[in-house]
Amino acid sequence: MERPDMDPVSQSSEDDITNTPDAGHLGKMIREARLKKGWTLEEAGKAAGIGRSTLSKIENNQTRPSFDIVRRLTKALELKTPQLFVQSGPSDISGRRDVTLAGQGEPQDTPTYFHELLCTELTSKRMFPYISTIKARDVSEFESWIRHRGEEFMLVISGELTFFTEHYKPLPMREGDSVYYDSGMGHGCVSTGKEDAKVLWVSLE
Amino acid sequence: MERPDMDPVSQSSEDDITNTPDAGHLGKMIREARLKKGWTLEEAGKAAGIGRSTLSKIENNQTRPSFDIVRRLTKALELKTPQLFVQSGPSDISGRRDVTLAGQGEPQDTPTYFHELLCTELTSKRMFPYISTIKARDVSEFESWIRHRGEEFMLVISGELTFFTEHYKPLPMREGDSVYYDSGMGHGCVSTGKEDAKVLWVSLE
DNA sequence: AACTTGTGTTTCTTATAGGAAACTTTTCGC
DNA sequence: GCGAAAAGTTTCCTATAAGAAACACAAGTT
Repeated sequence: MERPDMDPVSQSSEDDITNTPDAGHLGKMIREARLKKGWTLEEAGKAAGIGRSTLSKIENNQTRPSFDIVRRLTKALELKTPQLFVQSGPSDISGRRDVTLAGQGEPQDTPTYFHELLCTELTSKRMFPYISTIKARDVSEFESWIRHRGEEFMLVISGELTFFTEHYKPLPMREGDSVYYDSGMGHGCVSTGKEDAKVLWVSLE
Repeated sequence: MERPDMDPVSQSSEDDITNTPDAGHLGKMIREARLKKGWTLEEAGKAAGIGRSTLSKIENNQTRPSFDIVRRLTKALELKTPQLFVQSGPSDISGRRDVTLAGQGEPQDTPTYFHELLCTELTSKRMFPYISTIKARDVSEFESWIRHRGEEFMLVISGELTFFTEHYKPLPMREGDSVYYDSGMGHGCVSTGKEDAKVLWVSLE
């Protein structure tokens, strides 16, 4: 079976300016992201505030762009930034998986929630999933905002609850509803149904 | 009340080369990370493979370092990369939230899964949550590995299934079980129960 | 085929990043 | 306090990033 993208000629013929391993990756990813948006060099350059010639050189790894330029591109192209730094080293979760059976998570108790931390064996993972049972059943029990840098996703597994976010109106939620939010904003929830409300949270950063 | 850090003199006296707002952030974060390690400019520079003068200028925002240099520093100083891109501008999810009611996600159909993408309005978010109904009910229907750079978390919402991962043994899973894995490894699943299996996936990168 | 239009690439030039070394400041010792 | 050593800053120079414009190469159009 042929593997055309492993063609040694085209491999060696590209005069890649990057000396560090994996660095040549950058251009490829940026080009992919641009094409995914269906943009031309001109359009993408304009969106990011850089010239199309510069962008061309970046995509072809003919230059070492400044961090500033790269950041503007990530913003315009909505690139996921961490993968730009990936350096195929042994430090991330490469080739690993971690299973947690139902109810077997690592318990963590607070006055307002009962958390069950999931997949805690994989310490170098970047997302933090946990299932929480909400104890608060009344707005008066709701002490203060939770607030921590990063982003968060929440899915209601069972029960009914009201989700509070700073600057927003209270949000009644039921099984299957989900919300994604800046966890730097104050947030928290109280159970409003008869049974316990259970939610899955996935936190990043 | 005095606000010493708003002193107009010291404000205007720092000749911050960065024109884009928040860009001056970078130097501060790098300096913090270096001091946290208790390193001198010399030591940190050596660890990252750059000169101490260069590092000094970066920390004082007297230069726009290349992406390559920044990446070397993040590695040496074990910096969390996404926060380097934070641009307290209107484009990330700062101060925002996005709700998806049960069943109201953005549908996406494939031969093996029916995906429902969640919270798609928040385009600049970094995690990608979606609920999938698994169509494959038989190993023979299982075509090929899914494989994409990044990390992934999966929680079984309902039904029974077998989760396959390259290099690992097949994993029977039931409601409430979860798994976190390197999604660069081939992976996929088939439903093994009577009803449809439903899972939540959260993908990063 | 020649003309047009739109997209990506390659000069060419200028501004500047990055490193070596000179210089300044701080932190010790006594 | 004064010197010595160490840490940080600034200067200087060279290599090069970034943009403008010229160039190349398509895909339509007549």
